Amino acid sequence: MASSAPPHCSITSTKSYQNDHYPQNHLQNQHPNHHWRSSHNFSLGSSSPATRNAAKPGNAPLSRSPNFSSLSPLPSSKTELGADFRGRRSTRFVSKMYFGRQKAATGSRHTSVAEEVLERAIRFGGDEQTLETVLRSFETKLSGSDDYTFLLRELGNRGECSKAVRCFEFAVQREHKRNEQGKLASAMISTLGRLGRVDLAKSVFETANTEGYGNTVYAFSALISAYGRNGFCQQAIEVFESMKASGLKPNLVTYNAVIDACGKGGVDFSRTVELFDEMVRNGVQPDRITFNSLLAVCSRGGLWEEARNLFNEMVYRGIDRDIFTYNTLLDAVCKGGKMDLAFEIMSEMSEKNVCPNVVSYSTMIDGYAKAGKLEEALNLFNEMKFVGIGLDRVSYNTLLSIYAKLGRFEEALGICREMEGSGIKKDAVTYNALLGGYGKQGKYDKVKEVFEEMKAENVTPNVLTYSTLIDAYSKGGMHKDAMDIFREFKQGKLKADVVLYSALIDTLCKNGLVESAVGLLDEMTRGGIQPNVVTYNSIIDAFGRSATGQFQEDADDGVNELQPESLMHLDLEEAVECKVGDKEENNQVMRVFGQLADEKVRYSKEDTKRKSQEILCILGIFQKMHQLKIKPNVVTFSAILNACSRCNSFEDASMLLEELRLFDNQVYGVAHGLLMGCSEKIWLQAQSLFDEVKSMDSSTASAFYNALTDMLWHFGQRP
DNA sequence: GTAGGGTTAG
Repeated sequence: MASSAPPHCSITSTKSYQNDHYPQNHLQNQHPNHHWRSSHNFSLGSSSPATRNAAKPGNAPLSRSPNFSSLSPLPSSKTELGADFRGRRSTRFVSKMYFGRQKAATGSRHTSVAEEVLERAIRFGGDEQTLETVLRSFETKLSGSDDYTFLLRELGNRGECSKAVRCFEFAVQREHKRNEQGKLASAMISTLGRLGRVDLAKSVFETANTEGYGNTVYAFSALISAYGRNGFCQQAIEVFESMKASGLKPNLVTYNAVIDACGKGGVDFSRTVELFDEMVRNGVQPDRITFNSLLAVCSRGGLWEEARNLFNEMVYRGIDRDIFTYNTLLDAVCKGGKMDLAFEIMSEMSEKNVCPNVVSYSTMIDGYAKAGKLEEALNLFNEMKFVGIGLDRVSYNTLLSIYAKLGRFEEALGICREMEGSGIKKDAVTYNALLGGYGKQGKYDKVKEVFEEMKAENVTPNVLTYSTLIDAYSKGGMHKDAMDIFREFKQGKLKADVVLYSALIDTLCKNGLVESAVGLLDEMTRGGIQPNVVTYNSIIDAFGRSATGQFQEDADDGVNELQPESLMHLDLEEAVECKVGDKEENNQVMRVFGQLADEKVRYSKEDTKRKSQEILCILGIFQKMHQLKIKPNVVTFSAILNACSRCNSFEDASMLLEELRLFDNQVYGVAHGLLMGCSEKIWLQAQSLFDEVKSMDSSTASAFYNALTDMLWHFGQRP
């Protein structure tokens, strides 16, 4: 049986982690199965020039640039499933408004007058007029753009957006040198970007260009960064292109900003590497931050091999690795589900004098939790406390969500108290975790109570709050409550996202309304919201179950409106725009919920004709996923294998299995091979596949295993 | 110009 230990990783060295801090017995108490160990012969893959350019034969990953072969995964004797197969959850980019970071005082060129003005502006500045007065009274003493740049940045750091803008306007009017005005504009754009005000950043940029001081590499770079950090990756890339078109040469900061935007915007690794290659071609040498941002691209996609190769490339180029490098690498490896390797990397950190911090621990803990190893995750929390690392907002929320998922609400509430004791107020993330936890346990009274508390505490629900609630109530068959929540969502200004749509689609699917679900899928795509693998998995699963529902033809309820066809074109956008009481009868989603609540949906009987149509539907969906470059994962495969088990003919099943081949020859090979009869070779491949599946969380693993054995059993009965 | 958490599929 193949080992789940990563290559190059020592399993013999037993030197304990951070011996000086750690009594051995503590380690044993906390880690019955797991000792931190430093492994001297561990390396993150090979970094010798002779082997770094070795290309992986055969099944190359999708995202790889031929121009950057050093980033290719190393040859592997062991078959590895793609990260996508592993069914890791998608991580959406959420704009974070954390803005409390003070800029280090190094290299600042402002005068002490600027600091005094800042202090006054904050202390007295209740409004812009006061700021104006302060600025005027110090006008002659403030020395040029450096002082004003300092001021507007610092005002920005304190969240004083309008004051920062006023300060910028004041300064730029009094400045006559174009390059100085340009400096002010770049600083303003960057500050607005940090404040999440991309709209203002863009208008400052445009004004600067109209006035003739905005056509600089700095202003472009600042705007790229503003777009990037706020999740507008496409715009960031467009600005980058327009910058080159206008004859400006991007510098290191520009490239770093655009590469970072790619990471935040979910751009393919291969596409991002093209930017990297372009950068190198143009003689701009990448630095630590370039690599850290590239690593972040890998971390989003769980591309742990690519991340490891990037790390080796840094070693090879002599670029220092800092805590960001390690934490981002750790995250990529954790998201790739390689917890053993992540563990080794964490050990190596201490050895290289890069001390794991609260982020390193949170990353590992989240990795363990997502792998279903909740006890390991909790042990790490204890260890973190033991080494004296305090918990912050993120780690408290991570811990809370673990307890909530486990249904250990006493402990979860204990964490809430501890949080508040440390002066951290419960935020939307905290409440969402509680709502999700209670929802999963079917404690709907608690769900209502917590949601009420959330409002009473003035914590604004976000889209995820609504998705969580709609999902919870729908799964509990409480369609009336789900409808109420959806109505409340519509009343707000929030925009539906892929998660909300997926939750609605899944509800429709679970109630047999697959056609309606497909209608909603079309609509979200039209509305510019990309479905993801989860969305498609719901639909494939529904088709695979051959449960096609339709509305009861009940004369009292207006027969024509209740035909399934009328639900083919659900329009959530329209639904979102219409206010409560305002033509609610035209709101299709609301109507579906209403019908579900009144139990007006019944299931049609399974019939052979329908089944073969559904197989075609599954194939169509699969092709659509392929077109959209959405890679199926283990859940998709399980759903398809389940559909195979329901096929009447071996030919139909083969057709579905053939589709698996499009994406993953290994899964296909094993499924097909086992179906055709076991040879020694197939059995070895199957062993390796099962090993890989075994490292996933237990419910995922057993779902896949059951789906496969069901399919084999189903056809094994036939001659 | 850089890192971690909450959600949807099984």
